[in-house]
Amino acid sequence: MATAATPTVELNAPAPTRRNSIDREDIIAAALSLLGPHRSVSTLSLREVARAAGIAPNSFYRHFHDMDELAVALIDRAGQTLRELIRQARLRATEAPSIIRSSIETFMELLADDRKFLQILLAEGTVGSDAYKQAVEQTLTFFEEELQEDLVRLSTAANAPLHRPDLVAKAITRMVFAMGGNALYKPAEERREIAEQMMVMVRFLMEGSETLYKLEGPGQA
Amino acid sequence: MATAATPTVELNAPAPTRRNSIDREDIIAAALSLLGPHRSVSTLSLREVARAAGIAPNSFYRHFHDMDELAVALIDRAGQTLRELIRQARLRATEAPSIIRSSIETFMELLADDRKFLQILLAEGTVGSDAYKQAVEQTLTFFEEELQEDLVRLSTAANAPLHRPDLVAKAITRMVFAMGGNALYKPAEERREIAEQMMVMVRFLMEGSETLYKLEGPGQA
DNA sequence: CAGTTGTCTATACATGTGTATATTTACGTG
DNA sequence: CACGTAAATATACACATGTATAGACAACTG
Repeated sequence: MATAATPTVELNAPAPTRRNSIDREDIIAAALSLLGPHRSVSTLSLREVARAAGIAPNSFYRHFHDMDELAVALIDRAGQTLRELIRQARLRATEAPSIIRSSIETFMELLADDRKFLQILLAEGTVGSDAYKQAVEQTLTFFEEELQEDLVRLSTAANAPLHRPDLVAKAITRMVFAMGGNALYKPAEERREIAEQMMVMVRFLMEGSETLYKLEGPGQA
Repeated sequence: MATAATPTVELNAPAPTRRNSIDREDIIAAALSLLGPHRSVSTLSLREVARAAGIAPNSFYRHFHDMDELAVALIDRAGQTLRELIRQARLRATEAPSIIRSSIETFMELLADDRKFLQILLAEGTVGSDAYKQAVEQTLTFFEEELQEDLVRLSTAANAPLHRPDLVAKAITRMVFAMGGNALYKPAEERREIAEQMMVMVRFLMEGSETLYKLEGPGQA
């Protein structure tokens, strides 16, 4: 899990005299280990996380000013996970017959592998500190923009232009994430069924947008 | 706020010798008053709720066995609110030119009036005790079924049948609820814009489903 | 009128929490 | 090698929490 620590000095760090026995990554991992279907970030205590990380409560402050700062850091990691998702989906999309299918399957695989990360992003974005909510929103928006780009590219290539592709991207994102948040801790079989449902739903959105394009054109941004 | 207490004896109750100075409703109201954009049900403490309700901490137990039981009760109330929404939407749908528009407007009005209730339902359904999650899921499913019924009735009346109306209902529900949860504590103007987006998204789903019906028929349940 | 019963409160305890302060530890430099 | 210094710990404090126990109050019974 932990990446091998580079023995070379970090350039931007102020050359600490003592090696950190632990770094932010370890604390993040400890926090993640505490999450689960019954446990959300907002219910984690500082001491609890410190205990899980094997450090004294006060040492926490060396790495994060606040539990809130930890939460934001967790979201950032989740964002990276999401970027990886997009990369993989794009790779698969070029070789797969159905882009929708392969993308959703990629998403569901990620869901199974990185439950905890996605839990933070999918299930806990609407309550919390402003900084936290903003971080979640930013990550979602980033995903939407990437998706929109892909949608436009692919749909023009297929000569099936979309009405309001921005809203198609947003609708897909919100819907898939909502469904995904629900599926997080369900058994594999149920998750597969949910994936099938997602595919139909995304088709609805795509077909609908194409139909509306024929009726009303691209629409305004 | 509080409904007038009926002086008549309750039939199913075991004839208490002393009138409760407070009832579950009051505690529910107290819990609601504590909720907000930064505060979720899962972070409320028993003492906090008792304090807000003006009772001793231990008195809480007379009305709820658990904080978790309170949470479930809150969901039930939210479910009632939702039933009211459906009723209103149906009333308006008969007289309005656009059913989608009037329904979403009804939804957004409810959102503004009963923020707290909907927060519980829209934003906190994915983490918590099993009983809590199940209560949320049940409420959502109920809503979906009602919606599906309406969709089928209206679409056959309009001679525009739908492919997989169950999934149309589910997609609309999850999407609108996800967007609604996001909009909960945003300023009115932003909420209006979100409402406009919702309408387009719902049209996507409807049009898409109609198109797929022409291509593939009603689909399997 | 007592007596009984159920509701509420007061007090208390063990535990968990965030953080302030002081102390120890280990590294890099002179 | 000391020495300074930053990181990590230990101890401590004030408070909040869930709940156990026991007592006080009010209503209905006989």
